[in-house]
Amino acid sequence: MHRPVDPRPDFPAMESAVLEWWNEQGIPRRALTLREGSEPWIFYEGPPYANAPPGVHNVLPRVIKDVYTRFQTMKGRFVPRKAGWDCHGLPAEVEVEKKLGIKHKREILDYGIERFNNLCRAAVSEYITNYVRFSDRIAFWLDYENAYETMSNEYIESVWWSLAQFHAKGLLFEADRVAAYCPRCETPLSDHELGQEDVYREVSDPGVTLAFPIIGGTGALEGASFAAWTTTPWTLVAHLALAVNPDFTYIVVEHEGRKLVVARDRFKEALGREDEPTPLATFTGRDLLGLRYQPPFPYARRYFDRAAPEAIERAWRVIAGDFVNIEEGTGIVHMAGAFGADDLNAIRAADIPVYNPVDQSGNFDASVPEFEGVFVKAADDQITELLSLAGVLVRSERIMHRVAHCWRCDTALLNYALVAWYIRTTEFKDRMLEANAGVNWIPEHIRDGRYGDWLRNNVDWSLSRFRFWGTPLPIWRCPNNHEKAIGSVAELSELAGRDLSGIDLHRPHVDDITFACPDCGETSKRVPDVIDVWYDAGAMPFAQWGYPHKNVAQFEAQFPAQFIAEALDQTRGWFYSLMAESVGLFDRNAYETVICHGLILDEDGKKMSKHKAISDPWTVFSNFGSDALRFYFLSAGDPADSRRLSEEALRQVIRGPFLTLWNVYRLYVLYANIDGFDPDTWRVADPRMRPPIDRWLLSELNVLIFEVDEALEDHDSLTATRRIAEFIDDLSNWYVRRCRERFWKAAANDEEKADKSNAYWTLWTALVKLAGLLSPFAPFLADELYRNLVTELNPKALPSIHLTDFPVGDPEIVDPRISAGMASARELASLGHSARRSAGVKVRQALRQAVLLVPWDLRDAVEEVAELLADELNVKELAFAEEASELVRTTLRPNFAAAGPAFGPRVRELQTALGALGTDEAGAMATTLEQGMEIELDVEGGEPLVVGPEHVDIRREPAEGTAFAYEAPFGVSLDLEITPELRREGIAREFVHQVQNARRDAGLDVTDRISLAVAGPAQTIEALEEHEYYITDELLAESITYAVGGGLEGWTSVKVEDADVSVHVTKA
RNA sequence: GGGCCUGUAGCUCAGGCGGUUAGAGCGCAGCUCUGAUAAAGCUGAGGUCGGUGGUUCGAGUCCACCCAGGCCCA
Repeated sequence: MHRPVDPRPDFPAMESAVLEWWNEQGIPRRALTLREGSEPWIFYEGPPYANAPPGVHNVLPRVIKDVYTRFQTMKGRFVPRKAGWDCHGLPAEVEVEKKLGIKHKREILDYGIERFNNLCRAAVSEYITNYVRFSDRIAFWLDYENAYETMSNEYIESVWWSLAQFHAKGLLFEADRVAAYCPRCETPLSDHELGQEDVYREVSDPGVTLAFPIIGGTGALEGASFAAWTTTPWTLVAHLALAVNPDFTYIVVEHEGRKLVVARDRFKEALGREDEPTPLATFTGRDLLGLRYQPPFPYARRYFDRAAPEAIERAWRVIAGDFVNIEEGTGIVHMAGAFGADDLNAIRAADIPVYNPVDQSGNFDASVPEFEGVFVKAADDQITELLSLAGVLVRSERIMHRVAHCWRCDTALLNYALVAWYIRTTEFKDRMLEANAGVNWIPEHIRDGRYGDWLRNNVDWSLSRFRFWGTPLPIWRCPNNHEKAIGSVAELSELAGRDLSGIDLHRPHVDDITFACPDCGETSKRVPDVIDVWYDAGAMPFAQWGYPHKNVAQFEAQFPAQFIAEALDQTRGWFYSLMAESVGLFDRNAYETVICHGLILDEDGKKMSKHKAISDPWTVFSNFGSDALRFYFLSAGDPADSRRLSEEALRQVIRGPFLTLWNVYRLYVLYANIDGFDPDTWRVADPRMRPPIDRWLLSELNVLIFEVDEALEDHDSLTATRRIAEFIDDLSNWYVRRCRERFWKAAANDEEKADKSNAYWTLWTALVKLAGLLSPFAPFLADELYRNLVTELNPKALPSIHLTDFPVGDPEIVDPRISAGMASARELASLGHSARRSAGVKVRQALRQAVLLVPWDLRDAVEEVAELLADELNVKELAFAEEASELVRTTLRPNFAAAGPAFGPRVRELQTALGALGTDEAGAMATTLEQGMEIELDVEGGEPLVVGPEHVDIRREPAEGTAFAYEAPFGVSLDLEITPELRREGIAREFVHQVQNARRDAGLDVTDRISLAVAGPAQTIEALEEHEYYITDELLAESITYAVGGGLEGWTSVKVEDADVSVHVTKA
């Protein structure tokens, strides 16, 4: 016996029960190891950043990963699925800072790095626990017990190995470069950190234009000044040079009592002038190179006097810069070497030393006494005022522009020259581009579009962070600058002369380790930096195994991944770090196929906000269940598109495919239990010998299996889910609707019993296979079906659908003829209903005949299902019409797809000539063409056109006022004559319908037998007596008594056609 | 400012290679049917396929430009 099925399912409760059972039975673990030893299909889990409770947007990537890993497992492949967690980094630090009420780095030092890092570790561990529970609830099956954690010693040691490799190749180096720098976190940020969301924000800044008086100018330049513009007045403190574009044209003009040099094309905008310039002189940028001028502040000069007197001759001159553009400013750009990438390059090229008067917190240092200790941005206004007092301020305004902010603490970033460690990714950029060309990006345009662009603009990876909770940079250095990159704990132990195994590889423990430099014997100390967390994540292909210190075989067997999937925003994140590291280390990319999916929006198409109820996954799980969410995400369109999530969307998944399937499932269980159907013991006909409706369903089922399989191999969940939903609809609204009777009617003889067995077998097969197809998408629902339909009856069967093979289609059972026949029959049934409606004859009234108009090539196929169609339309017989010409109007039109190429511009003439034909003429031509012959068509003022059947569309429309319905290429005409026999049959059928209602109102069970008494007019009673067998059979009546006239007290009155009839129903 | 993506019915979305009546589901209205169903069937309303121009016998589809939204980069 199957468990009875609740007519009003509570999906969330069902899922909880299934989940509990899975965990009791250890099903996920069994599923993970089931295929060990089979052909592998390699998947990498991109480690989620464990620093916040997961939101509903975290469901999508996990569901996408899960559907394909499940599918491939069910297809028999071994899919290793090691979970992983990204643990290090600023977000964890920021959270702990908040907890401790700390705002600055030095407070962390005061608090103690060890205690601080312990708190980071504890916070991360808690989030991991939370994340596992969440993943469980959405049935994302990974091996969580053996998850890799980027903070584990084993992982760190592996990362160290990789960095030592880069160092050995000369690709890990220290450089003085300008980087985006967060003065609050006191650390530089990498390019991909700048690629995070909301980093660039509109802010208001000063826009200041200054005069730089020329020294020793002659001619027009005598007494003139260069005009330059900046949005960062504080950088003028460190001013070193002016840059011009050698190819631009510069002019000397009078402006508000000054002689200024500006680029000709910037005259109006830069100086706010409306008039045309009247140049006193014109130069090219090249002419201006080397000219000297007066800098606005003395600080750099003082610094050079002390530190680099030889450079004074070269500073404060005009230098060349290709980067000078005509988009903004004056065409002359102020250069402070320490605060801009272009500046630094240009200053270096001019052999001028860099002067940086700003400390790591973004405050001016002692070399600028007037501003010592002042935060640079806070000094902007004062500096502008000083310049105004000095008489060199030309213009001062406020401008809005976009400025990068720290993705964690929202502080506006500074461009800042500092010594940092880089990986020279530009060295193998071409190899990355080659690798990228071989990646199967889904969607495809990412490859050459967004990701390709990013790669082509690759810059060296800024790797070091001046922070605490991260993988320590494994570089030790002695006072003589001998560097040693450490690749393992063993190597470090060896150098340090003591066994360090078991030491925590985080700061501060590693900071304390020193050793004598192998080159010079001086003490080597670790460079204090930690590394970018993105490097940790990108190292997972090897570091998850602790490679190469252990598990060498595992790494080699599972590299590269065939499949990864993450959100679109990872183009600059994990997709890049994976590629950069694996190409840099192994000269090979780490992944073959990537699904790059879109973002989750709320119902208004806005970014999902945490305030929306639906953004909390647990609320969604308890209201709708996770299967509905999974199915929605996988069926809501192209994975690359962003998708809107709303309660309504989830409700539709429930109401549509889920509930429809559930109702079929319930019907099956209800009647299978009544009849004691058991697929293991009941005999059944070969599928090809069953009735047409069964053969049709099994054919459609096998087509579905092929289509879903192919779609999933192709990473196309949209097609797969859509086809499944269509099949469920067909199953419920055609198969079950047409077959209801077969299930509930008592089988009176062997033939009926055999038919019943066929029906149960067919429906059972469809439900079980459907559960298999559904299992990657809706794992809970699928297992609920499977367990009740299979394991309840057969305890020896595999306990869960997730341990079974994916359904395999049987091409022998696919029958295109019956598919076509049934599709036609459904069209014809629809037309028949339409014709009945237009004639006002209800379906319960049997009719003598329906005449069908069916294309030649479909006629045999329709005949095969004719019985079923006659029953659906409630007609005694079906006939096929050759040409219902008196009932239809025929028109001919060009079939443009064929006629266009054949006639070219003359299709217009064809169209006109065909349109001019009368109905009879068109009908005759249509007949000729349908027999495969050509016709010759006269055309006004031209050669006649020779027209073949393929050039013309024949269209027929029903004439008004007949019981005829037509929709190309099908038609149905009904014989409306109701003979006395048909009328009596209609009465019997109507009577049955009315008594069914009475039965139901009396609260009888569908299997209860009844005794029936009926009283009514003689004509009605006569009709009922004639159809007594039909009536007792339909109503499960054991006896029936008739009386002409009125009924007794307490009987039920019903209307049958126009007659008043009384009935009395009692349980037999 | 540049790149990529998106724009089709009230809503969610389908619409290889260009083919003339642009579809589905949901929702809405009317009718019908109901012995599994929160159903189902029939009929209907609802579209300048974001806009303009071009190529073509023919454009939702190809080209150019523009508009709006999203993402990314300067």
